[in-house]
Amino acid sequence: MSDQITRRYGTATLEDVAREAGVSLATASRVLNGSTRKVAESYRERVREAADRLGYAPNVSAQAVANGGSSLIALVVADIADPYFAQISAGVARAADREQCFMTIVTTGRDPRREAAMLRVLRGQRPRGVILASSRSAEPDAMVQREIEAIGELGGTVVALGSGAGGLRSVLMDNRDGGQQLGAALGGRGYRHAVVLAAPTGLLTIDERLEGFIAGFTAAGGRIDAVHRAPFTREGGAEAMRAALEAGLEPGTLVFALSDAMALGALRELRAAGREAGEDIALAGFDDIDASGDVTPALTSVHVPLEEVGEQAVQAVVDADWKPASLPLSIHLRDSTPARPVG
Amino acid sequence: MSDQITRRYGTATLEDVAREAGVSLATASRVLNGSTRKVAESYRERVREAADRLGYAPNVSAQAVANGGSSLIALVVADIADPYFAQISAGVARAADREQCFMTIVTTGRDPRREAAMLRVLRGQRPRGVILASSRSAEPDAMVQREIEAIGELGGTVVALGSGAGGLRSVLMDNRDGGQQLGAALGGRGYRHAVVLAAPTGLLTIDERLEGFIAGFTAAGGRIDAVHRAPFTREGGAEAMRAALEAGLEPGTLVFALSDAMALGALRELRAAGREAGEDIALAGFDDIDASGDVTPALTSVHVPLEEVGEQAVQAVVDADWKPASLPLSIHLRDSTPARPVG
DNA sequence: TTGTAGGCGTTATCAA
DNA sequence: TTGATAACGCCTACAA
Repeated sequence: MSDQITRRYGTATLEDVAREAGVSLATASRVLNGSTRKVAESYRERVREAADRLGYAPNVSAQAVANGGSSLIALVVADIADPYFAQISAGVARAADREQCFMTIVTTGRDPRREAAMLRVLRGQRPRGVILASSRSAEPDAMVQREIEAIGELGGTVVALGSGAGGLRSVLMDNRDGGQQLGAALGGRGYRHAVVLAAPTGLLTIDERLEGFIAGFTAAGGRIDAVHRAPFTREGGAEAMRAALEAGLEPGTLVFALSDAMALGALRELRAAGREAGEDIALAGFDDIDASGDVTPALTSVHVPLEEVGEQAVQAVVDADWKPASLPLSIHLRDSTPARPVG
Repeated sequence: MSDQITRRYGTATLEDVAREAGVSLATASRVLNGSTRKVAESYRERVREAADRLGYAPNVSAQAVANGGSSLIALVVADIADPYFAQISAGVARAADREQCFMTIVTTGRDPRREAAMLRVLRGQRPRGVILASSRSAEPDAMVQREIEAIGELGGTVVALGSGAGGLRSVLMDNRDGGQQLGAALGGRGYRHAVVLAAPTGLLTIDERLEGFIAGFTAAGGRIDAVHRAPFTREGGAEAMRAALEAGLEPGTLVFALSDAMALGALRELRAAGREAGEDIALAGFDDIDASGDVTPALTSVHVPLEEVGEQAVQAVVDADWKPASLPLSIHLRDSTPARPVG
């Protein structure tokens, strides 16, 4: 009753609550935040009451330092505005919420140096887990690797999305199989020539998708005329398509972009060149982001359950006995790849 | 030299660094994190060296409790997967990064109860700022209001996006003007009848856009045949379009959706009904999200500089002497609203 | 079951 | 300039 500073609603500290309820700090802590309950019901009541009369909200930073770790789940993406990452984020957000965890998002802009820097900053938060959604490369950056280990050392669980990288937990999507299914299906629709719009080699996701597609398409009797590399973005797709057009694109050719983002860029470029997807040229993508169903012609794509990927990633962080699962992909054939007479 | 526990890389604490460098905790703190410098260069050097030899990363939680506040900027959105919010997020992410702040994103799903709950959780983080992107309603929820005040009480700056709400800093976009410009322009293109696809009244953004459009369109000689209300989402757009179709849509009518998300839903629905936007029916949206340029026909829309909105919001949080600015909107006329002979 | 007290990693005050 | 040391808000043995 010494410094009875009447703090305004919402600024109360645990000590204030304890005083208001007439119990000790420890007791208040136990009923409000502690796990195993062993407090008399009458006290519980009073503390709870005092707490919401004062609008108490625990200071999570303080909790974090006391506990030696926060319940923060960090999501690392290349670019939030990219629908691919946005949809994954939505899944992570939902699951994190369900698990009573906070979520923070950091962006790398696909730059390993920046990724390492961001990871280091994240490490300062002592996160419960880190989800690496920005794609892994076959030979990871040394600094990044170092940070990943350090985070693990501090008790954080690091999860990689998409492709299995050494050591970490991962939520796999079977990129190779998806590519293969698509290649087979489009071979079956009568396509015999394909041009691939790909990102620079070295990214696991890219390599897997490409391999799978080549396997499926050639097995179905098709052949790959060319692979054009450009950044793994919408602009990259446009760029690669430009290169393809310059190199010459025979009617009836299938253009396969390794992501829908690239495919959308390609679609626009194609149109700008006065040609129409689904007519003389066919176009297919990968990811099946929401927008792919909106364009005209609707885009054929390999469906990746992005939100589920995000949710699984959170499970991978949270579940003690996580077993790596591989999410099945399926193909969605749409108007951008109409069946054509074999010939 | 007592407990020389050789911690592994990345797990070092400030004390470890100090010991390694042979200086006091205080000194180490000063060179590594403190602002105003008053440490001998030789010491600076040694501390820095020790720090990165040990891979030291400051525990931000500890910093937060010591400082009584974190450098966290929280972004509150309805749904991250929605491109509108995703693009704003990207802007916030970039600016937050520039300002050396962390960013966290929470989602409300457009539910005020949930919004209040999330704000309360956020309050526990003692954030530097909170950006409210999920749209404000004319008469805000009481609990939400309470939380907003509490956050302010704790030193956080709350910023509202889109429409000015009482008391808080805000990044305005001139929705009314945007709507008016569009109405005027389309009136000028010869449209005489319009049906509006709107969200439930009460949301400031909605009301402003609607008012502006009506003013602009009627001034140009058009008239509003009907306003169909449905949720402010893609599905809502489809729903509202369905209602409009059932009510009967005369050829030559302009359908104006109050957001691109709704417009895209409407577009799909329209097509499902066998009618094509840009031919007998015209369609326009609002926001000009990336996807709007991809669909066919490309969607006429009011351009909102979403990323810039996000960046400005961060400035509003950070700048001590922030003056509310209103971002100008512009219209992008595209193929979904071709000029038509007046008649 | 409850309360006391020490500790978590940092910052900041105040002597030295 | 540097270094003890007291906060910061909370958790948790440990003792009562």
